[in-house]
Amino acid sequence: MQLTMTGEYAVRAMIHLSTLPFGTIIQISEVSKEWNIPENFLRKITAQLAGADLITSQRGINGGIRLSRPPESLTVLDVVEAVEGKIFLNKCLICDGFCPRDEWCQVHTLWEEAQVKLKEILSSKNLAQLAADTLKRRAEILEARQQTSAA
Amino acid sequence: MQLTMTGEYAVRAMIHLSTLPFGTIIQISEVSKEWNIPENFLRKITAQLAGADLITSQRGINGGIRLSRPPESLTVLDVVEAVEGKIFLNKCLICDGFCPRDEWCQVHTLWEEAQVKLKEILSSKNLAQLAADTLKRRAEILEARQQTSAA
DNA sequence: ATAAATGGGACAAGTATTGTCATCTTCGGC
DNA sequence: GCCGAAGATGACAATACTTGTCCCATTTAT
Repeated sequence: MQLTMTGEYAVRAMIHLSTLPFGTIIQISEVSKEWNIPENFLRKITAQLAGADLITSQRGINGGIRLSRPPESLTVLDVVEAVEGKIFLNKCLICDGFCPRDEWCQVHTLWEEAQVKLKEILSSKNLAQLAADTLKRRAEILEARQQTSAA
Repeated sequence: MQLTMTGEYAVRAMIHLSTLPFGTIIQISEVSKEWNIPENFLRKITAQLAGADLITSQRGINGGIRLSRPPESLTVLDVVEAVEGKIFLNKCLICDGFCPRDEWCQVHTLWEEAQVKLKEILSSKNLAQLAADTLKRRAEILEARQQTSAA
């Protein structure tokens, strides 16, 4: 019941891309260094993100990766599901007949409700907002630190 | 990002106990048969549930398990957390410094919101309600079947 | 004592996670 | 056309987790 490192790294990388002007190409090695992500592992993940067409990759010299769509149209849910597959909180939500009683079991209904809400929240903010908010918050914190050190 | 079989089995067993009059003792082997749960595996799970004091077990002849508290005061969240540990959707919610930027990262905030809501829903109905609703729904379905077969 | 019930530890097969590494493919520039 | 830089891909591996199984210990009513 937890996000994997793959998902975590994918979100980090996508947030990074979302802070850049749309269309900017950046190299995987740079993202890797900046966010402490094992480079070869990140390559696997970016390949998945490219497969889901969240990013576009370009080989060769001066190549790299960039967002396929503007970050305003992307959410954390998109990113997580791109690398981890669709979210199913409970197995009985995936396959019929998993639980011998799923026809009438009301726990099933509860899990479904929880799943809907989870997805709703994970897609309630787009990556552009998240990236902007994060940059803003960071600036605030850094400024507060400078003031205290100056005082 | 999914409930384990352990959690699934635990919920099944607890729902079963919640359908019985409070205080009823039932044997693990019975629950196992009724819900298609491997008996020895279920023993491990019930031991955990007993450790969390959700159920009380009694050894020896005529022994078995029973709810420690009335099902009105228990939720699916209680059961899941008893056997799987506290729910943390994202690792950065567990330990400080997991993510190099968790101080200002707004994705962190989003995961936190999602986690709160998930827990809220999983504890929005108590086991007594869920058990009663399930029995009712089951009766409805069975009745509907009898009517169609009679017609 | 004995039979019936849970508890607990050792073990094991299978799968998922989290990588690493070597090699291949693609591309721009000379 | 060649070279070097970049991502793509597949094989491999260490580790942990999941999902059990099995055996024996412990408890308890009779």
